Amino acid sequence: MTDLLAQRDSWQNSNCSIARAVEVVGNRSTLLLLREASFGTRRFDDFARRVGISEPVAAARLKQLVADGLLERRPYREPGQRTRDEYQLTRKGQELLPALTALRQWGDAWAADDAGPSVRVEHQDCGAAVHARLRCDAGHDVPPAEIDVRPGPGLLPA
Amino acid sequence: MTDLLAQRDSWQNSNCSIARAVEVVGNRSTLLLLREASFGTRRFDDFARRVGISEPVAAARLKQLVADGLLERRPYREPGQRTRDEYQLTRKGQELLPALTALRQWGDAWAADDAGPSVRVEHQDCGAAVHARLRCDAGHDVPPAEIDVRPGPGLLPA
DNA sequence: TAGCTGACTTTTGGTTTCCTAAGTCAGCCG
DNA sequence: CGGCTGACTTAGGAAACCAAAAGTCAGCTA
Repeated sequence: MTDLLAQRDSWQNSNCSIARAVEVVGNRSTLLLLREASFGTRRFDDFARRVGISEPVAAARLKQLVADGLLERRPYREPGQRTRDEYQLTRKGQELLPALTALRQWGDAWAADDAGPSVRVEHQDCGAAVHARLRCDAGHDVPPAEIDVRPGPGLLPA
Repeated sequence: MTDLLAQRDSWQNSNCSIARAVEVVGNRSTLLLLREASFGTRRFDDFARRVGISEPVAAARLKQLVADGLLERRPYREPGQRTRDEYQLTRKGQELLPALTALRQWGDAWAADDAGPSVRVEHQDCGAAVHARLRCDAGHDVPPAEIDVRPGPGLLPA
């Protein structure tokens, strides 16, 4: 671990996946927009209203999310309505759901209000509640206290 | 789902666990400081240098993290050195590790550079790689596409 | 006791972020 | 064709955030 600590100064943030993820989703409105997208929100003004941000901010963030490939913009039309654009999660965006779920879980546990969780996440197939968990390749559930950080291939000198 | 969508306007962000979690950790430097804490960084200037933020910002964020109960500040002393303060993850802070792990995993998958992941997270007991996963109470692994969001107790009218 | 070091705080000034309010534009509806 | 609505964009200003440089303070160490 000391080795790792000593080397870590060299990469700092440039070669850190967390830093790169945070670069994309590391602000309030982006995470909340992704939450909305995962709940099925599709329309521009629903995003803005439900997230509680102004239209200019919603427009800018959504545009950025599309540019980053987390959302896809596609035309759709409801009967009797004109064509509109909807925003839908791409696979890249969907794969942030574990992170989002872990955050919600933490919020439920540590920052909940009296009313209890406002949403329940279920497995479509069986209806059971879904949780974010850490698990190792040997199949163990791993409590946060039992994880160990080691240098990876990107850190070791070539 | 339509029911849920209709009701969702009423709670917006006030009663959302994700929003509350984001309130605490929803910015770049806070997440990165927690990453450092999980790597074992303890001292003030190591935090600042490794995260790549200035000292005033580090001081403010660390203070906020202590106030929010994610970090604990405690005196410690290395042999031959004077007493110093270290910052250590509390249980509340530790339980954010699944979220942090999920973010890293996403970054590794979608925003990695050529060198590969810079850290490897292992299960202390067995050395196997640790991943963040979604799982339901029935024991199934749940891919992001198979989750279903329903209103929870905090959303339903009393 | 004078110096040094770690851990801050203060000050200054620039950049980013956000909101409000108002304007634009396209297409269905009457 | 004229109004309306959804989806934005523009303009203007307040607030938050940030880095750099300098100052403070406490307690070893010489």
